[in-house]
Amino acid sequence: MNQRQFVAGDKSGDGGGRPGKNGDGPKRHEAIYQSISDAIIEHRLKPGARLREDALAEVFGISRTGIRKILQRLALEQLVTLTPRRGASVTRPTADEAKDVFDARLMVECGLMPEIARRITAEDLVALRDMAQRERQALKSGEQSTAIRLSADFHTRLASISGNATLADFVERLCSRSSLILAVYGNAGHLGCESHDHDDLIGYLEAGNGERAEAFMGRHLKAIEASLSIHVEEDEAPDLFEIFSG
Amino acid sequence: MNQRQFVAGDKSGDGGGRPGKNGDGPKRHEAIYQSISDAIIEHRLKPGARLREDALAEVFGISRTGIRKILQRLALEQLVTLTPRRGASVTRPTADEAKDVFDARLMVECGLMPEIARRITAEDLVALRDMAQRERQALKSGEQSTAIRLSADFHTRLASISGNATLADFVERLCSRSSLILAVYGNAGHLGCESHDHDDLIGYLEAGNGERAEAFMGRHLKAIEASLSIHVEEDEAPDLFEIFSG
DNA sequence: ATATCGATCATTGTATACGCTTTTCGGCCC
DNA sequence: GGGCCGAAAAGCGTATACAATGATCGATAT
Repeated sequence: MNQRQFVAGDKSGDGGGRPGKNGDGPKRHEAIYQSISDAIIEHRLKPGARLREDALAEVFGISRTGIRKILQRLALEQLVTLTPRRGASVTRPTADEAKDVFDARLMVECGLMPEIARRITAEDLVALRDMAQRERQALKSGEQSTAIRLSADFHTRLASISGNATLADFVERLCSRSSLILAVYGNAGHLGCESHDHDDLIGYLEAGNGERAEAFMGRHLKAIEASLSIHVEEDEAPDLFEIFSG
Repeated sequence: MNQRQFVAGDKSGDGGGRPGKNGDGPKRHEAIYQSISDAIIEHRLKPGARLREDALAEVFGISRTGIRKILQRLALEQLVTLTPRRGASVTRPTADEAKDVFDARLMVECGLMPEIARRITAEDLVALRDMAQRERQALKSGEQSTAIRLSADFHTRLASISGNATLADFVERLCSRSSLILAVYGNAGHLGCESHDHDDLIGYLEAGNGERAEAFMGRHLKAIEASLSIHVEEDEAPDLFEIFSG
């Protein structure tokens, strides 16, 4: 699927962006937000990539005002970094941030498991299995972007079963950031979740065994974190003295 | 009802808002954000209060553009609610949201306790004791706003000791929202944390007893939640049939 | 030839202008 | 007298214009 999901035809329909043409504003903005967010999560926009307001405005056929709003939202979710007077760029997570994110996931996603095991329905199980299967398939056929997206969606969907919207939202953000972390510190070929892991987890949940699911999720997340190659590359302000004093 | 806590003298300094006068922009925006955020957390702006962009723009001496940016940030933190075409108002949390927020606090704040007990320093203890004492004093002298603010600050500061910026940030948001919840469901006179609770908690942490601190925090939060009077007032779309069919 | 300084250019920050929607108030009809 | 409809006003959504700042490239001097 090509990623031209933003409808470029819509802007030409009004004869050149007549101002004041209101109406489907909120929906369009949400769609643009999703487009950019997806592109980042799927690594089609890589960490460090600059996001110029003019360019985005032209691409999506709205003015810079709307783009800025979307960029600010993405910045609050820490998917993009807003540098004063320099503009927006895709966030390049530090090693510390990566550790924080995975520690947070460990605490929250594991803590949620018992409640999820209690509340999970047959419908949920069907949806989760479908996602897990599609993820495995994507992984096998080399569609990395799709696999990454499905993996994040799996964890997010799981959290939403808990019924706690606040925590589910938090997990969703953490998964988005994890995707960025994988882009920077992940080894090619071994990206994130082992596919059968998710299937195993579904099994524990179907059996209503929250404690095993919790323990398994813990190992699962620790395995992902362990698979990262966190070379503490201090790109900015290298210690020249130490480098040249040997 | 006019709150003049903002510095109005600063805006008159440039002779009437000359456009393009740049320079201290970011700092000023942050200050305005803090002003509004504080007013909400301290219950000086009550849930449901409308926040008109024009009025705020005039009050703070910047244009609506900047105000909108700040309002959107507050909306993402769920302190204000943005209704399309209707503008912004202070969020009135639902009973469900209140439950979610306290469940989240229970999980995260308790889960953080062992690590906090491990990392807490003498300096932290001094700061925490100071806050707890000031909170008790404010409570005694009837300064509700100050007490609420200090209570939220206490929990936030505590979380930051864990060293996990992501989770600390999450706790900060949860505390802000808790303040809103107290404004809607709290009983007057018995607001939030019992003051000596915080002192007891500090004691456990100083002793390095993370497990007792965790258990105590659990009771503490449950006590706050239990003190709420959550009458499930379904203001919007009341079920008239049920009401009049008896 | 290279380094530094200056000018132009590219890009963001902020304000303002204008259209559209919603609300409210007044008049009219029932 | 009360309710409904219409018009005016108020307030939000979006685009555009302008200014300031940081970056880049070129010229000049050493």
